[in-house]
Amino acid sequence: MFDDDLNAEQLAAATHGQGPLLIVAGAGTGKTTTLAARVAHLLAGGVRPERMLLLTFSRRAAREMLTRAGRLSGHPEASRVWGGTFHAVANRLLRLHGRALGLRPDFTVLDQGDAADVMDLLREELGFAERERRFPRKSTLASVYSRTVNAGERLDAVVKRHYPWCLDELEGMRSIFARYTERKRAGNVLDYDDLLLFWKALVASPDTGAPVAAMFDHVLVDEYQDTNALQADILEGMRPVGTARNLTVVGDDAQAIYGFRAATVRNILEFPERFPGATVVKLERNFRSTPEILTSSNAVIALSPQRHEKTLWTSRPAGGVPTLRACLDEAEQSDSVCRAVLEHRERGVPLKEQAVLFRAAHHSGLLEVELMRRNIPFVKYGGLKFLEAAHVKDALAMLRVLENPWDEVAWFRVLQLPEGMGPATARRLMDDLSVRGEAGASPSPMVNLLDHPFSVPVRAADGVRELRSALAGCLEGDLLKPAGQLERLRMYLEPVIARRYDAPVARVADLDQLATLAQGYETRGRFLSELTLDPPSSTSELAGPPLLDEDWLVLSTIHSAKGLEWDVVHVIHAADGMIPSDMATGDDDEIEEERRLLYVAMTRARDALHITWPQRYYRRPKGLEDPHTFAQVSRFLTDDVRSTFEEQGPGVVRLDEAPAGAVAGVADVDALLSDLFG
DNA sequence: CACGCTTATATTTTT
DNA sequence: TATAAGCGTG
Repeated sequence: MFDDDLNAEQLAAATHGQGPLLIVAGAGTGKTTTLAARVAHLLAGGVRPERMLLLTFSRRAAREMLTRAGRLSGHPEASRVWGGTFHAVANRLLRLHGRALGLRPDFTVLDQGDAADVMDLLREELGFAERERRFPRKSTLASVYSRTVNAGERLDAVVKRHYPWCLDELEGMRSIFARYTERKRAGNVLDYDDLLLFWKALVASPDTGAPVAAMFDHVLVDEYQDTNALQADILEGMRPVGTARNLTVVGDDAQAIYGFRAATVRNILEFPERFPGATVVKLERNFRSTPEILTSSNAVIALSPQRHEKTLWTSRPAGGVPTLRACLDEAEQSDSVCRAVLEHRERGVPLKEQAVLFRAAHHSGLLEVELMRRNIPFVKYGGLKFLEAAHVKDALAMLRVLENPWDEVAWFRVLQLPEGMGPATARRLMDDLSVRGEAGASPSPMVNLLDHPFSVPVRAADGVRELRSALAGCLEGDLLKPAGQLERLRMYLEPVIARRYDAPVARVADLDQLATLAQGYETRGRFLSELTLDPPSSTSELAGPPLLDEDWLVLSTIHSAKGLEWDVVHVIHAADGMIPSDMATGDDDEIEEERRLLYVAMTRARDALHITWPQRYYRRPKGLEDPHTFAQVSRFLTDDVRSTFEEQGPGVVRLDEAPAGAVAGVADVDALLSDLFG
């Protein structure tokens, strides 16, 4: 059936029988194929799809794998396999079985931004906002909290190691975090970390543990190197009981890049000890890249002091040598990438088979401008801010109070929408509506708002009335579906947006996008949780079908490129301070993770790899500071590594190739001189 | 107390 | 660059 397409190791992994299985799969060794084949094998062997659990890093990965497994096995119901991220599966399980833990099944989910907003409320209430000393900002509080939970370490240890500048405020943080938990419980909301914590509690509980684990005959986990301690505990609890310990994990310690989420390679390294009797299969044959690309990639990872017990090899025929290009500055880098992209397209590689990868979402800014100028279509993955835009949050907050009337942050936002309503009045009104009452108590704050009299300042009265009728409109019978509700909310929000924000037309258009997104959903609750657990990851996912028949270049953060591959890969900003990021050079572990990041980026390439770095960065002048700084090539590209590249640079640019306007004007020469002597 | 304006500041990666 | 805090006005 599928045996023909697999090599011996892949076949061994795919057809493994009972017991724990660790597949150590190097980059490009056919990991997805193998995992899909294993699912297909199990399906063909009679395992019922709904008794299999496939945990992946993104919904997209799960979908892709299950489609392939369905095709391979010919099983008509392969899509009934439980597939998705840890968080999405937790959400599903907890709505089914959470009651046993004291959870109401209609909880709403806070994303990290919402969590930060709750912390901000608490910071205000507890008086940390007065600026006698600098207190950590809300997003820092949310990161510290999350990292502590996911690592399963004590707060003081986490702060000391990863947030040393916050050590003075440890006590304040502790008190905020304690209240934070109370608030979440009272408001019937769970954050991302709660989803995992309660899943763990579910499997640890004597009442629910065994039945939940017994739901599945096989559990399979992709990208295991990027799971954390909490997730490993969950898997231990989910391990199907009895003699059959059918847990399969796939991963590559050389590609571990989620340390900031408390992921630990110890999970993969210690798998055999934690799950005794484990079979280990190594996949070392690379099917993806040319030998030249592999040589360069291996050279990068070989310098890692940590042990990666694989050596990738390929039998692909020789191709081009990867290029490393020193550019004068960011402008020349953008220009150089555009040229290379177009050249490859001329030679028959469509834009879609090319990607530009970078460390941080904003690194592509200048390139995006240049691509637009040249009419080169592109989509960008990672760092998408759609759900973070204020007006989108406004609409979602309205849906959230409808769904869960005890959701405090959502109310706080909604009640400030009418003109004349600010934070103080909103808080007072929330008290009047008893938003902080116990979730499930009647009458609910929504009923209080809609049916009972309350007082607001005169100048806000009209606005609040309109808000009230918009919310009431959404609760009326005919509009029960989320898309219809959003349509009603749009009518209310249009003037609100026009009053509060600039570019109102574009913002209202975003609400239409949101409504389009909502069209596939029957219930508001489902729509909201899917949106927070699987947010649109690219501009194209939002733009929808019109783009689909076109060709476009892919722009992506390296993190979002995990598991993907292209014919041609361009890695930009390979300068020290970018890769590794200046933010991540605190300790050796962080630096090593940055090295793996570069490795991941390079190993995405099938046929051609181009790395560029600008020698000079222009910075916003702060006061009288020098407006530009000189950069070094990434420390990971040592001389030995560089010898595997074909080096290019401004020094070897042929004159007829010199990009017009980007190099060598009198101004550039003078700027250089003033740098030297100024 | 809301709101609009000015000024300081820190800045990664994602479920 | 974008956001948050600070300040003055109505």
